[in-house]
Amino acid sequence: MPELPEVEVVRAGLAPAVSDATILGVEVLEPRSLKRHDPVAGEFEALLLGRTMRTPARRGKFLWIPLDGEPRQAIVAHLGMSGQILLRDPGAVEAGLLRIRLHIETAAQPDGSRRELWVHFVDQRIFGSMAVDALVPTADGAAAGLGTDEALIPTQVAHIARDPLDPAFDDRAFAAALGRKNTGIKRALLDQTLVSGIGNIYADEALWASRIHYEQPASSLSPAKVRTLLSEVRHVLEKALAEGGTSFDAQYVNVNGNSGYFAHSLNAYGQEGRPCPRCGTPIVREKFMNRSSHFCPRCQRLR
DNA sequence: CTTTCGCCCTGAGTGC
DNA sequence: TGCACTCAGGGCGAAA
Repeated sequence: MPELPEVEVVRAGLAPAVSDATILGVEVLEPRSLKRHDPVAGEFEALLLGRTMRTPARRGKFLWIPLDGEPRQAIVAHLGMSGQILLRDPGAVEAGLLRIRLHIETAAQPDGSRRELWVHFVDQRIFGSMAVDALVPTADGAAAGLGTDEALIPTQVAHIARDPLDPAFDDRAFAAALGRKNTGIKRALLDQTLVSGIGNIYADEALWASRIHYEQPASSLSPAKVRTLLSEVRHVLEKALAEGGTSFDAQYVNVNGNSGYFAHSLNAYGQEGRPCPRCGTPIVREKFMNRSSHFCPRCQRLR
């Protein structure tokens, strides 16, 4: 469930279930899903048993759940290309490729009762991962991401730039950094150390909306064009989020296994051969970084 | 240093 | 049916 809107749908869905919930059990069914867990701090399962979780936070496509206690640590989750986090009733049979299960007891509900739940990390391709990681101060001293007031970020997320929906995102610094980049604008948009949260779908959509060719040199964009681009990036991310994210199939779902609706709103991504909604010219797909770029050859010309 | 490339994986779909 | 091949929303480390 890759890009920012899809990860945010997961974070928001997870929040009411895991905030102040206690971890009763941990089952790792696929050790490769822990490839980003450093066992020097302790085994994944042992570090989590009995711990209480706080409100989940997110920066870009990285999600973490801070844990109570010292030293300050968090469960870090990245969904990779095919990861899902699902909330299930205990005993439920998981249809997908279950890699990790957390057995939790929620905080007291309004009626005073606690509820047991299974949190399933499902991931077909195992590009995603979970880990327990140390929390360290943010470089700029601001809150680390959406969902947290603390200026503490997992070490493995520290090198990731803020995302464009983060109030602490610095538009001018981003524009200046683009000016120093010796690469195409789409590569720059996909570089998570420059700006995070954007992936192949929303890069294509934002470039289409901004009428910019994906290979346009990043440093050639005028300050006004960069402002337009950032505005369109935010617009497409917010619209996708409001629609529950983009899904073409059952692979990209919220914590209840349901799909979002943004696929109906795509103008360029996946639209090869279909008319550009602006000018009617057929959308073109070209190979790019072992993936694809979709664009309108008339509206988005190299200049 | 910066930038690009190949690889980490599984499964669905297509064409022969 | 079977096989070869393509494709998929990401990120990292090695190579250039």
